[in-house]
Amino acid sequence: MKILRVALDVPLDTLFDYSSGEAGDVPPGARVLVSFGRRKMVGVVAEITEHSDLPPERIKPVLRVYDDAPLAGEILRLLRFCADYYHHPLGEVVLNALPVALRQAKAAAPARAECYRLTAAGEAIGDSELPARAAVKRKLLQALKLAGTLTRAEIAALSPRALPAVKDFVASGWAEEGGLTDPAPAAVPASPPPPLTPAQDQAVSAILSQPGRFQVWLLHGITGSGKTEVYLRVIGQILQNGGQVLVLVPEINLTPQLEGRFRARFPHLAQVSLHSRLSAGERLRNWRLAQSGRARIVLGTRLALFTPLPGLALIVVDEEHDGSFKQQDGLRYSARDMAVARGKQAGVPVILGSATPALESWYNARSDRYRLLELPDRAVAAAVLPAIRCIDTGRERLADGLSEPLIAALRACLERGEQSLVFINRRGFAPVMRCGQCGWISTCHRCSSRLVVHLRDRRLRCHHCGHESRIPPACPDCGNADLAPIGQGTQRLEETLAGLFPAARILRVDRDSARRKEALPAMLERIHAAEVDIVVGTQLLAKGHDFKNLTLVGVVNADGALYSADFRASERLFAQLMQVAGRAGRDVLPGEVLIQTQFPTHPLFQALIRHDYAGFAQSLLAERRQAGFPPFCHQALLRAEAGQLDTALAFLKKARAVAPADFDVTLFDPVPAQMARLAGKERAHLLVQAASRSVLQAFVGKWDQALTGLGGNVRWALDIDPLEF
DNA sequence: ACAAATCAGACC
DNA sequence: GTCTGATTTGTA
Repeated sequence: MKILRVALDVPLDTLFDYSSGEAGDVPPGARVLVSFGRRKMVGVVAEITEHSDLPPERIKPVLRVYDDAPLAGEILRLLRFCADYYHHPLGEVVLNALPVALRQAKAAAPARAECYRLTAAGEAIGDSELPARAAVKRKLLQALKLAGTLTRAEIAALSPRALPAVKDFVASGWAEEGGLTDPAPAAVPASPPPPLTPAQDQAVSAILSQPGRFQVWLLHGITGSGKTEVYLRVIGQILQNGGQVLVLVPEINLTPQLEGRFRARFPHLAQVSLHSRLSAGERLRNWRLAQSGRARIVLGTRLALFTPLPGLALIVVDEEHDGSFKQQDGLRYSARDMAVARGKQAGVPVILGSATPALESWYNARSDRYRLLELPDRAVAAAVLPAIRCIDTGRERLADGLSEPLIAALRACLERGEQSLVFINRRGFAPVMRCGQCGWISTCHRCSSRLVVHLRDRRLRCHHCGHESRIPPACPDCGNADLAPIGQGTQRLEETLAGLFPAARILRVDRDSARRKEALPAMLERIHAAEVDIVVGTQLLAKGHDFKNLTLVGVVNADGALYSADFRASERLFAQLMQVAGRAGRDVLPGEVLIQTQFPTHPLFQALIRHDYAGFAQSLLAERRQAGFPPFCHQALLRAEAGQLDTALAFLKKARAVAPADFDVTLFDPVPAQMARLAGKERAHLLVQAASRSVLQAFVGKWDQALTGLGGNVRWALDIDPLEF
């Protein structure tokens, strides 16, 4: 009898031993149902051994083994690495990697037939052998004869009665069921690839010069330089020899667009996407297609990183600098970093693409751990980089947040019949409500944040915890009725612009409008179709969309991040502004970018005006080196959350006291989090730094052990390579 | 004296 | 995390 060491979704850093019982041979990676305490749980066999340290009477047999496809050793190895690196219980890591449908203690899922084809008996049936009134059956028979195999969806599309009919066919032996079908290849011919620029060509040949080997390529291409075309060429070449490609994007919003481009180029290759907005069924289906090797291109958000891919030949991480690749709760992993780890384990190339690489990645490329590939020019030959200018809001008078030069530029753009985008990173009407008498401002009682004014539905909203209340008729502190919204938000900007340009068609694109009115794709379509003159938008719009007729970008207020306590704030601001600026003049029309700021001489804006990422990155790196911040050190953050701030801080003090000595690490003092209060919980944290990653790992490993059980009523978690403080 | 609240430890 | 049984605390 074998001992199965099973990973379970419990916050305990251990595997649990079960005997294989009557199950016989159980492969590693198999899903099993076990009794755990008084509950039944689904687990995954992580190891198989001969002996257990436990007395035999304590070892229960597994209740059942699901005979669906076990997780391959390759993916188990990655999950183990991930659990070790982030000091997170292996069971949680493993079970979280499974689609929800496979986490549940239900019968193995793929009982459902996915497709149908005629048997020899079915082929022999003539049309006339069916009763004349059985129109649906006749139609179905004909369709099956014609197509050979039909999927459930295709059959359902024939007629609502067609699915029961096909089951009748199966019962009479005329048709047989099949499993998963390959995703239908598109009927359209592949779109011809555009010619490559010399830089693109160089990048493609460099990557293809060593295809079957681990190497991280940092593809630094300015916006509009055609990074996607480089991915497409490399993917096309690599997939010629079979295999699978994993493409990660930071946001769900970016999947449809990329999906479309991939399908157009590779209509003959099966492609699936994986992200959290899929239904449980779709997610399972796509995951299985990936796991079986049938899906050749797997496109998804960070969760797609853990998809088993037997033929993995290349990993692409697009917009690799994007913070969304880091999960901010539970297993706080970076999908980008784990993609590199996965590439290394699998021995395949990894392409990290960005116009503004994360400083960590840039540093790795500079120090030859990664190979740098530059795309310095725009791909459309006639397209030139947009001219970026700052408008000094210390000198210019602002009318409702807009300066005269920006208004003039918008007017000129309108007159030329071109589109403009006004970018502001604050949705809602105004960032805060203020009492003119006593200075009261609307704050969230559950968070240390301000309630944002949403004038349209007369509500105050917390953008952090979702708390909502009505706009009070008078100041809650002094009773004064003179309450005024202070500052600019997308809604207010939209109103101001409508007042200034009554004839212009204005569209607001932010999380509020994208949720309520129409889906984001529909709004993007309207912009593409030139049904919009002025777009008011948040960062939702900043990423990855090409608008051919868009020539002016205005940035209303970018100063918030300039002198922030967060040492990564300026890196993020630069990336964001570069991103937005890149929306202008993607095609033959030249673009112009106007940034309203109080600090026009700030080095960040100066670098931006020169489109000088490399220069800015170098100065940031110098600052970071000076301050001893990442990438010149490695960090771990112990996060604590409790009802009272003092409780959290007291726990962190204790944690500091039990920290193992003899490690070359720096422990800082416990401090309240930047957003100290969130959703009614008080949060604090303790930062640890080390010059060496392995020293930090060893330290945190020991510390983690010392901390178990120390929490009491404090919830705590370790965050390795934290991005947010 | 009993019940509720809190705590520690197992869970294989 | 959930569950258990033991211990402490609260109340009549």
